[in-house]
Amino acid sequence: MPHELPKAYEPGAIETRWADYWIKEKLFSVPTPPPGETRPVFTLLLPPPNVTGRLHMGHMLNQTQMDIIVRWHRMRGFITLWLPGTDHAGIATQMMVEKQLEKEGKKRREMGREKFVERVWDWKKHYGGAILDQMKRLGASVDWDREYFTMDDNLSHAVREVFVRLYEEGLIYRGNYIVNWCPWHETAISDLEVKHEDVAGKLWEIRYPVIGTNEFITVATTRPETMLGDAAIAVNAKDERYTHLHGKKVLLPLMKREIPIITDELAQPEFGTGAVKVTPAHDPNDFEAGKRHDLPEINVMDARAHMNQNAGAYAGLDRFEARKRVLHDLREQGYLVAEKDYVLAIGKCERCGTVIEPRLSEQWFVKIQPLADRAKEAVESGEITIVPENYRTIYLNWMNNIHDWCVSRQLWWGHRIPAWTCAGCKEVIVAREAPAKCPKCGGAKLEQVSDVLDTWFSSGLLPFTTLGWPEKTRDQAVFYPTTLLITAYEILFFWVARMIMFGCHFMQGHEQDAAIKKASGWGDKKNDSVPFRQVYIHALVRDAERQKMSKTKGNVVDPLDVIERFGTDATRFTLAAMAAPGTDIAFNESRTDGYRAFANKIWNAARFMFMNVDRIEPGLRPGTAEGGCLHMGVGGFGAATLEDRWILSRFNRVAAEVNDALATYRFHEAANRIYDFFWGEFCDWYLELIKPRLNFEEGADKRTAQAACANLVNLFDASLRLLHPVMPFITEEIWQAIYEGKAPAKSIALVQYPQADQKQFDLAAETEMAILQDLIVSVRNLRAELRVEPKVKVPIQVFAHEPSIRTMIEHNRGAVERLASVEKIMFVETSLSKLAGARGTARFDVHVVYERKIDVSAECERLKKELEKLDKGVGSGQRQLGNEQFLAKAPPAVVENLRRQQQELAVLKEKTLSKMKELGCQ
RNA sequence: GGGCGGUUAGCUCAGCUUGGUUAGAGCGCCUGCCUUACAAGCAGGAGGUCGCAGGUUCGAGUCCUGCACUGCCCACCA
Repeated sequence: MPHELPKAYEPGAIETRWADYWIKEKLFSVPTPPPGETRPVFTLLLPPPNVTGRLHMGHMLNQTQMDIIVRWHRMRGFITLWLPGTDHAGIATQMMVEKQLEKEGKKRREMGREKFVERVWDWKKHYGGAILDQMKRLGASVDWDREYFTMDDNLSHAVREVFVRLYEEGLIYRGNYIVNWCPWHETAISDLEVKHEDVAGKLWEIRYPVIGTNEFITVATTRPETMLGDAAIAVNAKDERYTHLHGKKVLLPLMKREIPIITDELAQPEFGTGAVKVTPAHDPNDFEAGKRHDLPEINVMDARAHMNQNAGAYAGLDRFEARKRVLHDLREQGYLVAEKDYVLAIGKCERCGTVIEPRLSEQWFVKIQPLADRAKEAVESGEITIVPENYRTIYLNWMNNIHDWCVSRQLWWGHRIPAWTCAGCKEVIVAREAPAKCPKCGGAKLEQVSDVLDTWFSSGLLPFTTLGWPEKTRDQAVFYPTTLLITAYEILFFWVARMIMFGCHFMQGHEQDAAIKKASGWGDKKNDSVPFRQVYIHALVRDAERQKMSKTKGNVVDPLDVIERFGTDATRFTLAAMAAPGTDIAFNESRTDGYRAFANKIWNAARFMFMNVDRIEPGLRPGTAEGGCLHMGVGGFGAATLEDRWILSRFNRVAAEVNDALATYRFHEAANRIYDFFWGEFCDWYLELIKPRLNFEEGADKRTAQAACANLVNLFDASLRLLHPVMPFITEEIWQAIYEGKAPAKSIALVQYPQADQKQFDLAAETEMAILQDLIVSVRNLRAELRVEPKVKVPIQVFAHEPSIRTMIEHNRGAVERLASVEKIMFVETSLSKLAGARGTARFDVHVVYERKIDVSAECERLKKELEKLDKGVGSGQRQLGNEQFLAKAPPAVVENLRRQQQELAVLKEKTLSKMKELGCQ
C-alpha cells in the first residue's frame, strides 16, 4: 500500500491519536518484576501536581525532561517505572472550594466540617486531576495503572503510621509556640510558606514613662498595636545609658499597666534607642525573652487578627485599624516621639498574600534536627547526588539552619492528625486508630484533634508509601530507592528535603534487590534508604521578557495553547533545546515556531523516503538494527559510497553525543545535536547526494537505487529512534508508517535506542566529505560573487593538491555538478588561487570559468571589508609567530596550524589586493 | 544581612567544566531561486572590540580579582 502523507505536517490529529493509543495499549504499565529479574531498573516519581492544578509551562518543562529521560531508559532496556499521582494540596484545595461556596452564598463554618469535606471530595471526583488529563496530551509515558492520590486509603494509613511512630520516638511534639499565622486562612503555616517582601514602612518611637522618675524610656516598633500586649521593656545589661533604670518599672501607655524593665540580650545597644518593648505573645524573639524572664504571654488578637478583650478599648478592631487608633491616641497623649521611614521585610502568606501575624498557639511540631542530620549526611556522602552541583551547597546550608517544622494546620481538608483528647482527663492520645477509651482515666469521651497535617507531610513520604509501605513489598525491593527526581528549585526544601529526611528515617535498613541494584549500576552504593539516588533541579520557565509568569501579571503562557498552535513535539523540543542547566528559560514562541518547521522538515523527508520506497522497493522495511546501529550495504546491495560511509559515521558520532548528553541531563545539547544532524547533514547533504542514485531510469540497473533506498530507510528508522524521547509523536507516526503494520513492537517507544558503534566511525570518509562539501560551497560562493545567472551551469577548473583528492572528486563528479550547478569539471596541474573567480584552500584550488558582471563600487566595498578582516587575522598571526615564547611553549600542532592558516590568509590577502587593483578600487 | 545566577549578533540563546581555526544557532533582515520531499523550503549574504577594569598565560569569550547593571533565593533584629 503506498504511503500517502499530507504535504504539510499537521500535529493535532496525529498527537491525540498516539497519546490515546499508548494509554489504551498500556504500553507504559509496569507489573512488579518477580524475583530473579536481572534487568536494570529505572524509577521516577512524578512530583504530584495539585489536584486543583492546571498545567503551566513549569509542569510542561518538568514533564518533558522526565519523559525524555524515561523514554530513553525504557528504550535502553531498563524496567522503567514512572509513577503518577496528585496531591490533595490542603490549603489550595480548601481555599478553592471555599471560594466556590462563597459564590453560592454558603460558608464553610456554617456547613460544618463533615459536609464541607464531603463537598471537597465531591469536587475532587468531578473536576480533580484535570491536570493529569492535560499531561496525557504531552505524551507523558507514565504508568497510569499505578496512579495515586495522596488521600487514598492506603496512603492515609501510611501517614498515620508515620505520625504515630515519630511521636513514639519523640520526634513529634505538641506545644504552645509562636507560629506563622495566616489570619485569612486562620491557620498556622510553616516558615517556608511565608514569602518575605521588602516594603517601605514606618518605624515608630514610643516613650514609656518610668515610674517613680520624670524619665521616659523610648522604644521603637514597626507594629505599634502589639504594645497593648507588652510585658516588659528590655535593655542590654552592658548599655550604660540605662544602668540607672535597672529594676524599675514603666507604665504602659494606653493600657495603664505596670511592666518591668528587664536586662536581656534581646536589646542591642547599637539599634535604635537600645531599648526594646517585649511582647511575648506576638513576636518569636520576645517569646523567647519572655520565657527567660517568666513574663506573662498576653495575646491581644484573635484568629482573624482582630484585637481581643485583652486589648482593652481596642477590642474588636482589625489589627491595622487598631494600629491607626493606637498611633492616634499615643500622639494625642504625647507618647509618640517619632515616626521614621523604614524599609521592612514583611511576611505574607504565599497563598493569599495576607500579612502574616506571629501567633502564640498550640501546634504540633516535628523535631527536625535528628532527621536533618541524616538527610545532610546522605548528600554529603554522595549517596544522593544533586545536579547542578551548586544546589548541593544550597541544600546543605538550609539543612544547617533548619528549625522545627510546624506540621499542624487549622484546616479541614487533609490528613487529620491521629490524636484524640480525653474529655475527662484532658490527656492527648496519639494512636493509629481511634481508641475506645482513655488509657489514663478510662473515660470513653474522646474527641479527635481537629487539626490536619501540612500537605508536604504526606507528599514527603511518597517515594515509599506509593510502593506499599508500611508493608514490606516486592515493589519496594525492586523500585526503591527511586533512581532520579526531576524537579523545580522552588520545592527543593518543601518536598525534596523532606523526602530525604523521611526516606532515610523510615527506610533505614532497607536493601534493594541485589541483582537489580547491580544491574542498574548502583552496586557500590551502600545506603539504600535514600528516597532517590539523584536529583536533577531544572530551571524556571519565564516569559519572553524574562519575567516570572504569574496570574496577577497576566503573562502566563498556557502550554496547551502553544501545543494547539505548534504541536506538542515542537513545544517539547523548544523546552528541551532551551534547557541549558542552571539558567532560566525565557519562553519564546519564535523558537517553537522554528521547531514546528523542524517537525515539518522531518515529515517531508519522510514523504521523500516513502515516495522512493513505493516506487523502487515497495514493502521495504528497515533491516536488523543490531545494537541499535545501522547495517548499510548489506543484502547484496553493493559497496557503500562516500556519502553512505560519511552519514553512517556521522550518525554514530551523533548517537554517542546524544547518549552522553542525556546521561548528564544536557537536554539542550541532545536536542541540538539531533537537529543539526537531521537537518544540516541528513537532509541538506545526504538526501541531496543520493537523489541521482534514486532517480534511476526505466530499464537501467535498479540495484544502485535499491541500495540507496535501503540505506535511506535504515538511517531514517535509526534517526527516528534517536529523536523519539524528545519528539515522541511524529517519530511514532512515521515509524509506524515505515513498518506498515508489521512493526517489530507495538511502539517505537519499545524498541532499542541507538547506541554508537565505534567501528562505524570513519574518519577518512568524514575528511573526504568535508573536502567535497568545501568544494561545492566554494563554487556556490564564487558563482554568487561572479553574479552567475541562477540557471546557468558553468565549467570549473580544479587543481587538486594531492592525487587522492583528485580521485575523490572524480568519483563524486556528479555531486559537484548537481549541487553546485557545474557544467563540467576540468582538472589542471597548476595553482589557480590567484585568478579572479577562484578560491584556494589547503586541499584544492577551484576556478569558476565565467566572465563576471560586477557592480564595481559594491564589489570594492565588499573587498575592502574582507581585506580588513584578513589584515586583522594576518596581524595577530604574525605577532604570535614572531613571539619566541609562543614558539617555545605552545604545542607544536597549534603552531603548525597557525603557520598553515597564515599561508592561506596571505594568499587570500594577495588575491583580494590584486582583485581590488584590477577593479580600480580606491 | 548572607548566598546564587545572568550580562556574547536587532531579538532569544549556545559556547566557559578541559584556554588554541576567521566566536556559532534559531528568529528577524538583505539578495536570488516555486531545483517534482519540504516556500514551514533551498542557495548566498550583512550583522558581534563576547558588560567594564585589572591580573595569570606564549595565547583569554573561556581561568583569577575587583566593579557595574540585572534577576533570584535564604534571613525571627525592634
